[in-house]
Parts: sequence; structure tokens; C-alpha cells
Amino acid sequence: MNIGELERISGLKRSTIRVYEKLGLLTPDDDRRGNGYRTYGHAHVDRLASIKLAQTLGFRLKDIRALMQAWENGGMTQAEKLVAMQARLSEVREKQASLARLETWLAEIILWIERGETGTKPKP
Amino acid sequence: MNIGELERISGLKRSTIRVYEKLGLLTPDDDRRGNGYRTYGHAHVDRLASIKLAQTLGFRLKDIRALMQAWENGGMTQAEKLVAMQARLSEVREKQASLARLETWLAEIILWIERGETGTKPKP
DNA sequence: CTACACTGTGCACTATAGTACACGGTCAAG
DNA sequence: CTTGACCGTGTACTATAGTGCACAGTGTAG
Repeated sequence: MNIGELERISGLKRSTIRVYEKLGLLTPDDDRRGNGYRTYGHAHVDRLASIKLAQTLGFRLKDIRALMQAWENGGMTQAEKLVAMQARLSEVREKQASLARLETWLAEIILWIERGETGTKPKP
Repeated sequence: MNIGELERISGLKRSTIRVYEKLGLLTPDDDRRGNGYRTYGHAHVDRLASIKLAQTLGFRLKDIRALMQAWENGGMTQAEKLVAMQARLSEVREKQASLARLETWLAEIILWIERGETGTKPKP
């Protein structure tokens, strides 16, 4: 497929897709069909979805690129891949813990408002 | 305390603290002690910690300001506060779900690497 | 009083992520 | 072959978050 269809499917702007390419995050198929048009497939759609997911979780594009290259034959040894992935896993678990705290706190605040904002204001 | 001590305690740069003030996120005590120096207390330290936490969870400063003003007599009605807080709670829960998926996926990848990268590569 | 650390203001700069636009080439329907 | 939709490149711009610097006033130890 061409970039236009990828744009429609992924919901990302052409320009954004081009930026991702420049950053090494999303490389179109090699051929370029003679006319210079970028060609994409199903895998590229998946990849964009993964990028989006990682982004909403607070990873930056540079990190996402490193993360993806880690398991895509980026020239890293097995040990290095393991380290990279375990580091991310730790981050994710820390964020989960923070989110759990935040959830509790927000729920308390909501209760507190519903009670008419009486008593001690919940603290984070 | 003056801004220097707040800088040391919070780990945030002076300039960052000033930016937060301009954005309405952290207002020093009113007096300014005649010499124009900003004065801070224990509450400001807490507030900066909360801002940091919210930030690592993907909230932007504008949203954090709105969130904080929501329960700090920002002129919102009780109903509006409730809506604001419940919206954030939903976001937090969505993020938790995403993180849980990501955690599973990362754990699978780690296993897959440890097995010597044989079989199907885990997909997000 | 002097020296030096601390503070204030304003401006300019960086990095990240994304968007917009102008200009030219390509493709396909009619 | 013309027209309009599509694509490529390059440049410049926006928004967000933070940093750095110059210059001037303030406070205090010696």
C-alpha cells in the first residue's frame, strides 16, 4: 500500500509517518516501485500501533527505536537484548505502581467530593 | 524558604520552578518579604512532588494545573470537579490496562530471548 | 565597606513531537 | 492529452517542557 492508505488506516498524518522514517522507526519496503513511492504492508500498520502504545505509556521515540531494534537483529547480543528488555520491564512496573497509587488517590478525592468536601482532603 | 533551598530539596532547577509559577502551577507565598524574594514552605515541596508524579504518568502541565485547581477552590462547582476527576480516573485506568498488556508482552519477549529466540517472536 | 552568594527579570536557546506549505513529479480516468 | 488525486522533498512553523545567560538588586560574613 502507499502512504495515503497507511495514513487512513493508522490515523497518523503523512508527515508524521515520514518523520518516523527519518528517525529510523518505520522503514518502508525497499523497492519504492521505481516511481519513488513508499510501499507499506501489514507489518507497518502493526508497527505504528506499537509505537502509539509505547508513546502513550511515556516512552520517547528515541527509546522506542532502541527498544525495537533490540529484538530486530540490531546487532545486539542476546545478553544486551535481555538487559534492554528487563530495564523496560522495570520501568513499566514502576509506572504501574505509580498509577495504582494515583488511582487510589483519585478515587478518594472523588469520594471526598461526593461527601461534600468535608473532613481532611485526601493527599497524594 | 527561598527558591535556592526549594531547588535543592525538590531537585528541580530554579528556572523550572519559575516556569511552573508562570504557568500557575506553583505560586509562592504572597508576601515576598519586601525584598521581592519568593518564599516557599512545606506545601510547595509536596506540590512539586505531585507534579513530578503526574508528569511521569503522562499528564501535561496544563492538565495538571487544571486538575489541581479543580479541588483547590478554582471556582468550579462540585459537579464540575467530579467530572474532571472521573475523567482522570478513566485515563488512569486505561493506562493501567495498557501497561498490563505491555508488561505481559515484555515478559514474553524476555522469555523468548532466554529460550534462545526460537519459535514465534511474541507480538504486542 | 567589601566580597560573595543569593535572588529577580527578561530573553534566547535546546530538545521533542508533530504539522503545514510550496513546488514539482507520477498515475489513472476520461 | 488533460485533469485531479496522489506522492516526494525540503523548509519552516507550532506546542510543550525545560535550560542558560546577562545584568541588576539584596543580604550577610568578615
